[in-house]
Amino acid sequence: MNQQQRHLIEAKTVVLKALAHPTRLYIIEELAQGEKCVCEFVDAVKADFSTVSKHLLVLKNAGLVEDEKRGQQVFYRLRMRCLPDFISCIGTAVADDARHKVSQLTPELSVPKPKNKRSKHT
Amino acid sequence: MNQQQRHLIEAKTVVLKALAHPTRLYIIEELAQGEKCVCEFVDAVKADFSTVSKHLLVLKNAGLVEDEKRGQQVFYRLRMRCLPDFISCIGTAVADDARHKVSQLTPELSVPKPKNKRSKHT
DNA sequence: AACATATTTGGCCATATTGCCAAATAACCA
DNA sequence: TGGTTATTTGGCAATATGGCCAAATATGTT
Repeated sequence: MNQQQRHLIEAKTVVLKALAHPTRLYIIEELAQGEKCVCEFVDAVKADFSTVSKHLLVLKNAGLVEDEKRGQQVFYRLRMRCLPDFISCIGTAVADDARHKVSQLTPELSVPKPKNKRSKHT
Repeated sequence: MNQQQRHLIEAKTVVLKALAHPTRLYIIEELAQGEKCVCEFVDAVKADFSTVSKHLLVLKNAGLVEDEKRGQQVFYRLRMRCLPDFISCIGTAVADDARHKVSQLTPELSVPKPKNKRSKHT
């Protein structure tokens, strides 16, 4: 690994770190459906205004969202459009994993594998 | 956000946290090209054997890789195949961001935008 | 059995991340 | 101007993460 490779890896890591928190991931998923203002998140995640604001700053610094002030409100929207697809892929994967774990423990309770659709991972 | 939504979000977060470290991201990118044994990573990342081993454990617990012992070596391989695409999308995005930042500071040094290709994000 | 190699585990300390509170800004309204 | 709402910032304590060392395991070799 040379200097440049390391630098690129670290830049990507900034993005991934930004995603790697439940509240921030929730925010990103919400923003996938369109812009929202800060107060909407405060209600949804039941955290302090300052906490949400700091999470949004992390997302902004990582280049995942951009903000725009309109009146007294600040609206955020997604900048990196490949995120929703990826997140849904992860979602599929973890759901599959959960099913496999359940079926190992209690085979009779497991949900049968869908037949004509296949998940996007593996 | 209800209980189930929260649970799913947290499961996804485990995956993202696992990716969000330079050494682990490097490992995942290497594994995208095929299985490798632990010692190969130790050489490449210049960290203690125990450190690498722990990083691999994080990846395994998150369901991103699986391992197989053959002889005295343990080989790891990727389990979640949507990862490489996503990581390369992030790579494109951070590269674009870097170019934009440079062009804001020193326009004459900036790389011109490619004309017929467009990056996968935005 | 004794030894070498490959890897994992336990422990410990340094550093980074979170979340809350209080205070500071900013825009709008009376 | 003074007050209200929306948001950000600074500071701090609690918790989580990362990395190294030493010790434990596991496999293969002599």
